[in-house]
Amino acid sequence: MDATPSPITDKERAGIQSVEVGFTLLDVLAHAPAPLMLRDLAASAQMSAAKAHRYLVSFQRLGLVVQDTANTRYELGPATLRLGLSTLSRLDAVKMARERLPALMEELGHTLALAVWGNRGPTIVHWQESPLAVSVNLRLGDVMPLLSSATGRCFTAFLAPVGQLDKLTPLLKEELALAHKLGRTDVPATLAAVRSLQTETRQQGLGRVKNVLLPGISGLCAPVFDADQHLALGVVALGSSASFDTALDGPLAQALLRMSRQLSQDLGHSRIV
Amino acid sequence: MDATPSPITDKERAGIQSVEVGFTLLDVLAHAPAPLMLRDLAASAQMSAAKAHRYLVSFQRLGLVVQDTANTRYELGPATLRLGLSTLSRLDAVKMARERLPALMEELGHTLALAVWGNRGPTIVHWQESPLAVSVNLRLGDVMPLLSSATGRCFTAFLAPVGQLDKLTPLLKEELALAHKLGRTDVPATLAAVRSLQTETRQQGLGRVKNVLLPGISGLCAPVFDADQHLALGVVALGSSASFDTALDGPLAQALLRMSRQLSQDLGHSRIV
DNA sequence: GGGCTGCATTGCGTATTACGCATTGTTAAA
DNA sequence: TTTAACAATGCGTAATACGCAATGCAGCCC
Repeated sequence: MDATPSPITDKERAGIQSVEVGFTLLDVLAHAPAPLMLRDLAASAQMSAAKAHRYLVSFQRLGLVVQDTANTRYELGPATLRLGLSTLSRLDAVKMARERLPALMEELGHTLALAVWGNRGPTIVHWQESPLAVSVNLRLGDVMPLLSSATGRCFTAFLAPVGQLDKLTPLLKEELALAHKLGRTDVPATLAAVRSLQTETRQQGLGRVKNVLLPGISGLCAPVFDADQHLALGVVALGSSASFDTALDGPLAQALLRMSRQLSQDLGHSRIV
Repeated sequence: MDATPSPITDKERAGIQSVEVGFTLLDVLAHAPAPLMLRDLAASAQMSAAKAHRYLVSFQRLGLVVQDTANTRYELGPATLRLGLSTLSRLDAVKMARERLPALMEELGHTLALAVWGNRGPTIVHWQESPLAVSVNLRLGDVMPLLSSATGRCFTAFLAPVGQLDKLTPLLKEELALAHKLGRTDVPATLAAVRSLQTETRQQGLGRVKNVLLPGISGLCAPVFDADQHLALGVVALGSSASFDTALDGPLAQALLRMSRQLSQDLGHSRIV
């Protein structure tokens, strides 16, 4: 029933067309910055409102989509979260890192976190708060800015050169525009300055920030690579600038790097592709 | 499509059957401890292998499912992660709870509130007053005492065992000193008594108070946990002791627990690793 | 208030699609 | 090589998803 004549004659294995059609709606919702009206959602997915509506009815039954009761806008629902967390818990890198964080926290006395690349940038997926540390107002699921956070700088510098870069550039431009508007001087203002920050970060081996994103807070983020040499996750440490040693050759940075390198190595060995 | 008259079930709005059928496969995969063979996957989803295979072909095209190249077993794919992280980043426990309070208030007929952990203890962040109930002199932003309020007892008992506890202890000592000075007999007087109250509260599953903080007023507070197993917020109900049923197996306590458990699940707490 | 506008939602008939069955392909053991 | 267990795929038909147009349903302006 797809009115679109498919000219490309890929030898297609028999699937279920409705499933693939419906997914475009979920995909649109995942990339939308806010809940969408049926009209816009259907348009973005290139289908009629009537058609989209039927899919959304089913998605709502499944909890994949929820509809704001007041203004009838659609957004992703709790079932997507459960699917995602189920996948996340099976990811070798995250699972492995999660197991090792408590010991590292004990050793360092600072709050630690894990971040992976999500739709809108580096996303905090695990949070290990130190009892000794000042509490930082960050939550699971928060997306970190690319230029003003240690985590963001780490991902900006170490994201694999191919494939992922195209996701990075538009986000970078967005942030540059915002920083310019706010007149910030502590983050790069041009793409050239970003390149230079990337180079610096790569030389350092980790992302670093002091009183930039949050006043009085410093952070470090070390990259972990998987067997394909892609950035799998970032190991983050943060704390009060007063007690947080950001020196590259200091015990904190060295411990983080030790952990991230060991993880990278273990991921490379464990996964034979 | 036959329109079988189902009496109480959701009125059958027209949806897309294939979408709902296919989702059972994703759901099975999400709950499976390891990658599954087509045969078992199909059996768990109660469909023929041929049927399941067609769905899985489409799911693979979308990245929702990946197939182990070696042994052809199926598991959830990266697209589920992207959907989940997108939802996670938008997630706001308070927002979600707030939307569901009106219906619960309607059902119970008592005043409800939401509390989160603030700098000085459990803080009321939302207030939903019942038109039927006596008015209680509490306002948005009020910090509830740890030992003499249902909310406080809930947070005292359920704050995550690590990390948060050290914020709790000084506040507890403060309150103990105050209670001692006032010669109160209805709250714990020693740290040992506090431990015992914590244990009792954990066994009950919610914080409970009868004429303690305010004379003639009873309260219950059920804990909501986020994906990282941390206490995200407390759902509070309170009312005149004359009409407020504090029985643990009563409809009020059960309704509160049902709400808090559902919220925890929707926040991603469901995954048992 | 009454008509208007912009959406969301829902019948209806038909062309398309998904299902069951049986067959063929593929990998691993005997 | 044979055997076996499972995965993948044609085929015909019954079931379903699609487009269209009608109906709800708010908010808004005159």
